[in-house]
Amino acid sequence: MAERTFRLYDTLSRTVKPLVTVEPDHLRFYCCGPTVYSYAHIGNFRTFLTSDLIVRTAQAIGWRVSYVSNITDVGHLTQDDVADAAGDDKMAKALASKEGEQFANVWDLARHYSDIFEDAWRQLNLQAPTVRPRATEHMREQIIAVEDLIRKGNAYETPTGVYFSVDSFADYGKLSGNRDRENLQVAVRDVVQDDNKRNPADFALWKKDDKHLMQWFSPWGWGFPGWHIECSVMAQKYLGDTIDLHGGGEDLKFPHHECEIAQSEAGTGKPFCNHWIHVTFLQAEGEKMSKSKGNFYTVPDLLEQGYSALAIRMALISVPYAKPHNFTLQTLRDCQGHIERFQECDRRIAAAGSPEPAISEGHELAGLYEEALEAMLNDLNTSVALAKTLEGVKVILRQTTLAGDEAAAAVWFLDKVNHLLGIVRPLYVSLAEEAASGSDEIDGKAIDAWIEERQAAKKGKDFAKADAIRDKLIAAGVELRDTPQGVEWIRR
RNA sequence: GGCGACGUGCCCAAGUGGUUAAGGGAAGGGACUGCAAAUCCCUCAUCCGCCGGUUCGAAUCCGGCCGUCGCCUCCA
Repeated sequence: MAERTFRLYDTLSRTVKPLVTVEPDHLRFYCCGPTVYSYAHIGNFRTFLTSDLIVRTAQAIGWRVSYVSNITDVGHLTQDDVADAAGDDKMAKALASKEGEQFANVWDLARHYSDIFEDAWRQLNLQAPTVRPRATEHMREQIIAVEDLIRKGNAYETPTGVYFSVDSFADYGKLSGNRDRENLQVAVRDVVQDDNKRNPADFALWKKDDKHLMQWFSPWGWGFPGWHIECSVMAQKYLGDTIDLHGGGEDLKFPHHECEIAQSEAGTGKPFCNHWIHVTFLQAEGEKMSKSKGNFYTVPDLLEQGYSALAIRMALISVPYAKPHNFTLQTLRDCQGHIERFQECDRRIAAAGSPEPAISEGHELAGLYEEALEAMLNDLNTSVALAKTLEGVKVILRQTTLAGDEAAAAVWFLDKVNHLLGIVRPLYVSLAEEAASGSDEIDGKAIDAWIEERQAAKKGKDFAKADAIRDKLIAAGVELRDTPQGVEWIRR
């Protein structure tokens, strides 16, 4: 494969630049995952979908990808926003809420939401990360990292915990642009509880608290780690001192990623990460989504309303990650229609005997795939990639009877596009599953009987009866198609 | 207050200096059908929020204005 350039916007340099890996053709990528104290909404998944597309695009040009995405199952605090840690614990708060009554303890709660999260992850056809580490399973590494920072003079202990000294790290603020230390201090001062901090902007690496619901023993007594240290530690453990790409939601730019850079670079003396990507927040029906507002769609909710997971996926990636994207049910319905056209392609492929994928050079579909890939390599232009995909579908469906080389080319195209965008594949699975699990509804034999009866009615010009049968079948989720070859039916 | 994004047809949306302004949805017309559904074909922005400027040439660059939104403050 010819050497390809993968261009991506980089938050650090504020430009779109080629993604260059330390090790040729091997991308080491860390994406910050969720804190599992509640249900994830589709906005969360815009971020993970973007990461997934990065992984797929890299794979499409022949790169190997080491992809790490964590789960934060430690409570942390609701006011980590100002880099320091103070205030109520998210997990504790969730446990104390009405929804939390069903859980035995915070560990149980974290496991519950984490399981639901991973289910949705799979349903949206997101590739499994190479490693999905959990903060609570890396306590020892975090403690060692904090000790190391104290030894190097970047951190110090006070009666309330251990803090990172932002003044000991000259580059603090280089990612977010928060160079204005004064302004930062004003913000931090509002919630800081420890006057022993050297600089109000110093953030917590370890909090001492022997009353906390999740606590561990450390050189500083019972307590729990600061929010930022887990990602520094897990990224280093699984990907090395210097990683190629680090991503997350736009809100993580500051303080989270800023703090990660400070901790990691102070600890190793090497650049932490060469390329940063941040995903713009999703809006829904013209309004901002948020956990606290409660105006969010979740994957299980939308599935229950009858939308397919692939349609949800497609709707969420239909606008490039860096642009504001207003998710609406209208968009979702449009995508549902597109997914059904993929299914139509699949039926015709099946009718053509499901040939092995093959395509001749210069074939129209080969050109369209190339254009879709090119769009993805250009800062993940999903709008264009999707447009090329739909054009390909049109090319396939334009042929009244799909057969031979054309059928093989159609298989090739759908396979390629599916690897790249992940919006086609589960189709084949789900169709098979549907056929297998359809027994609880009206069975094939009964359908055939109805069709026969309808054909007889049509023959006798009793169209009222024929239509009544058709309506009945539609109500049962069976769609009839009168073709020159006879009557076919599919489940909807 | 600091930082940033966006404003393209009825709707979503690509395009960031130069032939006919991608693609999809909706809508209208047609083929097919007993009628439908599915599928296919055709039509659908001389114009890109407004006003100036730069240029041989701008939706694309610059300035101003108006409007919408986001981050910095639970958030991916």
